[in-house]
Amino acid sequence: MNKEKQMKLEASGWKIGSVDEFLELSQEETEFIELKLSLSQNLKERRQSLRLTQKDFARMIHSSQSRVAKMEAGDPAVSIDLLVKSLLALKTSKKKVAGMLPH
Amino acid sequence: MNKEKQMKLEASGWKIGSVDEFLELSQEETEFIELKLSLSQNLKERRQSLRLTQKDFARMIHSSQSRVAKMEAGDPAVSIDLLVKSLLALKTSKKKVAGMLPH
DNA sequence: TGAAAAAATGTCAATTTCGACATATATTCA
DNA sequence: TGAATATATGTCGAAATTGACATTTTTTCA
Repeated sequence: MNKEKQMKLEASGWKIGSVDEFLELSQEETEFIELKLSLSQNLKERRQSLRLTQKDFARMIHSSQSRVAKMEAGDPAVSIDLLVKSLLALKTSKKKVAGMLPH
Repeated sequence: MNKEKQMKLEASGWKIGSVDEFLELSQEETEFIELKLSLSQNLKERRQSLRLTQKDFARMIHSSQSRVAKMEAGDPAVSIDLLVKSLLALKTSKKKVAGMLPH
């Protein structure tokens, strides 16, 4: 794990007070966070490529603009379930989604 | 979607009162459920192949035997987050556990 | 067989995640 | 530029998910 990745995670709100604390993240915790960020980024790219605003997309999935923003920001208080449901709503293929999950 | 798959979903507790109701599941809802069942089955296979009891595995992931049973049963009230965390936990410690086993 | 171990099922209070709303900040473009 | 549009951030009560526990059912195997 390099410095860049660390900054990225910290910037997304994952409670990381210091480098020491950060280094205490177990491998599976790190993998879990990275998986969520991967889903977040994929979602944002897909929504943007479809020229949808967060507001319009929120309507599509019966949610709110603020929650979409949090999804795309990789907010820790957003579940994988919601991210996956959102990706499926954008007709992301099952195969693609599966590829983002652990094998 | 064939009859067999339908029975499988119904047996797992997904609220499906009638065929009509079942057929109203949107494609993304169906895909979401199937994805979760896939993770469930994968988890059960992995745990069993490692010769772990639900109780022992529950300890590994700081959860309970009953929750593990529900995960593996594809219970709707289990999140993908928990399933993924569990899968990651197994992968991480696979070598260690395997080393404790005969041959 | 039958007793012990494993797994399944039901319930519950605590915690987490939810949509919604208010509002601040950023981006777009005439 | 500046106003309109889009996105980000903080908070809240409601709803969903959690680990734990009790109990029942199933499986294992001597």
